[in-house]
Amino acid sequence: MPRAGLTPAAVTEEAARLCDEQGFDRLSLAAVAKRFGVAVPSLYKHVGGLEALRREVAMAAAADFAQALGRAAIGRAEADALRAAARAYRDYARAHPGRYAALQQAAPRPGEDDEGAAVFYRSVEVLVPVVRGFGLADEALIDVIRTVRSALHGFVDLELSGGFGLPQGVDASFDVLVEALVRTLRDWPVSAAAQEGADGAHGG
Amino acid sequence: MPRAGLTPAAVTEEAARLCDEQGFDRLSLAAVAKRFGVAVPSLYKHVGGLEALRREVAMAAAADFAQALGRAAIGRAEADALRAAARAYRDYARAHPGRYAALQQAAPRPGEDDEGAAVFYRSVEVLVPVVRGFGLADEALIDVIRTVRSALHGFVDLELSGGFGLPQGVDASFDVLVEALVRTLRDWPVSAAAQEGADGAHGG
DNA sequence: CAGGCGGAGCTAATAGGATTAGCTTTCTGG
DNA sequence: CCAGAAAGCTAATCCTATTAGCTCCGCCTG
Repeated sequence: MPRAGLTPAAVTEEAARLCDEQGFDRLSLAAVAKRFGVAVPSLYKHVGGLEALRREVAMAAAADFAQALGRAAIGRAEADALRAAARAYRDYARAHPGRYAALQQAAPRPGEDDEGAAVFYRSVEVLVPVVRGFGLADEALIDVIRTVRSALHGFVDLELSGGFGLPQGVDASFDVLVEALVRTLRDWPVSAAAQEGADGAHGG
Repeated sequence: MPRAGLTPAAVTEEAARLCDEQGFDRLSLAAVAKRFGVAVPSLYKHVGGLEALRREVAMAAAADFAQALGRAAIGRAEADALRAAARAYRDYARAHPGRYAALQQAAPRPGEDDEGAAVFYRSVEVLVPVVRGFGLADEALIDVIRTVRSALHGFVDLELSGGFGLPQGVDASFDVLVEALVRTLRDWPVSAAAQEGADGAHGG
């Protein structure tokens, strides 16, 4: 029997494709092995197991995602940059729902998985210059980025999970949300009551 | 051997508790059976199986959640109502992370699960009067509710999944997000460009 | 109080997925 | 050509879900 030519990268890529088609929760070694026409234990020569494969998919997705966002925002500023990033965000999630879902669970549990954490944060840091472009105070940066991420992730997650009911008007709703974000960042209250608890914490 | 006194409601409740403690994805019949000190197949006398149990947990969670939100908003108006609802939303998710996660997957797949859909929507409709209180045009209602839901769900989901990194300053960030929502609804552009695509679709 | 019936919980058995151990075969470098 | 590393396989174990069919508890009736 000829070798199947598996590699860690090929296995991860195929797993990611499977996630996009069937959902991240349906990822299984059995399904991946079937796609390659190999026996399940063969995969262990290339990946550490199901959990490891999930992490691999998540890391690859984080890299892809960060790149897509970065490319979208390049050469744009302020509202245009935010609009482009938001569109890229949603487009990525819709084109790669399984990868996007994987990305979420790539969030670092404190104390472990430092390597994954680094990759994950890179996919978040892309938003920093975009938000900075609105000229906000540094103390507000983390809160604002968290707000932007919340809005985008929430919309995309609800959309993907069918939480919006019938899909009619979802594109328009997204435009509305993005424009609301633009106004929010433009009119940010530099020293409003909302800052009372801001302590410039880590993360974001 | 004395009977364990299982009932559908008791099994669902224990399953929900297990979800909150270990995560919705860790829910298994084996774990639930162990908690009751019964054999796994015994559970089938009370629930239809793992999938059915997940649905039961989701439905119960949806009802609880809707009630919590409704109670919070009662007797309040406009910004106060929104703040109270937002706080209740986050509080519920933090107190019952597994149930909240279950709720998300309760989103109705089109064409099936009509009963679940009804319960699910009830947990969304609670926001309608809250948003209405801001005096927005009816055409904008769906988009605005979707925006509010996106922001709240996104924040809560990122917080629960550890997506915010170290948990420092998360409370403050949530206040910032909620106040941004309040300003957004107050200053809503009644006939802005953002409405160009709004078509008054279903769902939300 | 005895009989009996419904149903709660059990054991046994099947199926599918993850994982480990250890074997075989296939490339590749010398 | 050949020797070894690595790729892929089979066998075996464990865990979970699910179905089938049994048993015996406990109430309800006569």
